[in-house]
Amino acid sequence: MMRIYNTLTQRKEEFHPLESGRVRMYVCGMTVYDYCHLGHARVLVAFDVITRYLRHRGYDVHYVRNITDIDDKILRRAEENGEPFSELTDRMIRAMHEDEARLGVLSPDEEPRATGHIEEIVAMIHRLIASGHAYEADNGDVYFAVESFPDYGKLSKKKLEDLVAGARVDVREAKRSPADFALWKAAPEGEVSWPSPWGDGRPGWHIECSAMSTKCLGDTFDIHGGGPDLLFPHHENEIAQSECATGHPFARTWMHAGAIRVDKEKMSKSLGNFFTIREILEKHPAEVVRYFLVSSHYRSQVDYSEDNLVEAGRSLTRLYHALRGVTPAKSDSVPETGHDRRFAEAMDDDFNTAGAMAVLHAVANEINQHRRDGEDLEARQSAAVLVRLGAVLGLMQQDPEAFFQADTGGELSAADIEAMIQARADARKARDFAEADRIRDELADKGIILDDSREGTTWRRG
RNA sequence: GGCGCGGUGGCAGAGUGGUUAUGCAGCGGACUGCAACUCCGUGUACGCCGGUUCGAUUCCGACCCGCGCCUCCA
Repeated sequence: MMRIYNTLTQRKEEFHPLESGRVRMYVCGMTVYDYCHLGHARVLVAFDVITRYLRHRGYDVHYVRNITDIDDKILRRAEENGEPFSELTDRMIRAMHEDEARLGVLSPDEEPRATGHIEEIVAMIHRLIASGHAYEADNGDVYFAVESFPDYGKLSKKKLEDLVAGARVDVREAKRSPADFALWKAAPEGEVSWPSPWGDGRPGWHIECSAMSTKCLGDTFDIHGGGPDLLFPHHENEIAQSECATGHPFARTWMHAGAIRVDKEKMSKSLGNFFTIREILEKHPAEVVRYFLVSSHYRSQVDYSEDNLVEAGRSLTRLYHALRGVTPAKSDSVPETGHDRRFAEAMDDDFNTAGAMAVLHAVANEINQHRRDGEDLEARQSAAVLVRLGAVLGLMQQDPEAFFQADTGGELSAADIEAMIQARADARKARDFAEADRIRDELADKGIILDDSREGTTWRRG
């Protein structure tokens, strides 16, 4: 039995998909006007792990993650750059896909784009107007009438009257109520636009997700996820639009990832305290970044710091050390172990990856014990367990040597290092330990750590 | 102000009404030419104050502190 925390009900609930054995999931992806930062990585990795675990558990998962490729920020950035908006968005989408791939994030099954669904968006707005939930304003914009939806605020637990009282007043807007939000924005002459019954314009921010999720997954689906700052207003507005347009309940379970923080503050575009994925990957192996993200629960806040990433690297190193020099048995040949069960127990409880990670370390310890005792077969079987459980978290899929020796731009090539190791081996054979240690120190200065064993010496970049 | 989340050992980070999280760092031992890796062992942890209970870090209440959303942000 799986339990998932549902933002809508504010509690963990038993998870039962609408259709037995099949999970329909929609996650709000990126607005592509800049490179992805670590906060985006958190969401990407969190829902990647969720998808992997659901599949591991036997569900047929249909995972949709959208791309918002038209909005104010995109247009502004494109204008600053002096380029067509689609050139900007194409570039950022490519970059995003690169970042994802490096972090081991599997592609969603569908990746719909707002600009590819203008028809569906217009149709949905049309229905909302027809049913009295939206209206065309004098300035050509179309707004959602928040007061027409009694459930408004049910996700973010906000009261409409508080929102109205605190709403920002923009004199250019022609809203009936301050809390109303745009479904369609009239485009000024010369700006990117699509034709509509209300004149040329473009979609408001939230409507694309309602239109695309409904199109890809149906009126009602199982899981809707996204970053913490999407809860309000984005997701609240999606619910309003979708439930008013279709007359059916929208997503059943709402999942939100926790924020990444830097120096006790949320990492965000507006604060400017963000680190892009590619910046971080210049300094740390991608799997270490992933390990860092997965090592805390997806809903908790996480503090980004160099120290924390370094520690994650050490911890992951321990796991790979257990695998070093061991050829894992075929996973199929290793029946379910207590580790598999403990792992599943942790993951069944709202995807407790931190608990699952402890199991990985227990398996690593077991491998090391078998190796100490010369139990090769058992070691290989345990190694298979480590790799197969790691796969569910998107970890431990590299060859250990590849992990240890990944070229991080050091001055020494693998061949240089091997030559020095050979020289040291010769010195040791001649019992010239001063020379042997000199070589080892020289390598250590350049970030190369040697590990001696009965089978010989291996090296890694530390 | 409204709504919500959290305060766990040196650090990171799970969890539980009474029994070992786990990792990093530290310390002792084994292994090693010496290290590294690994193994074995080791540490007065649960913000504060009340309450419920045979027993609370775990439940309830108050308080203190931190954070998030309420505006574009994953």
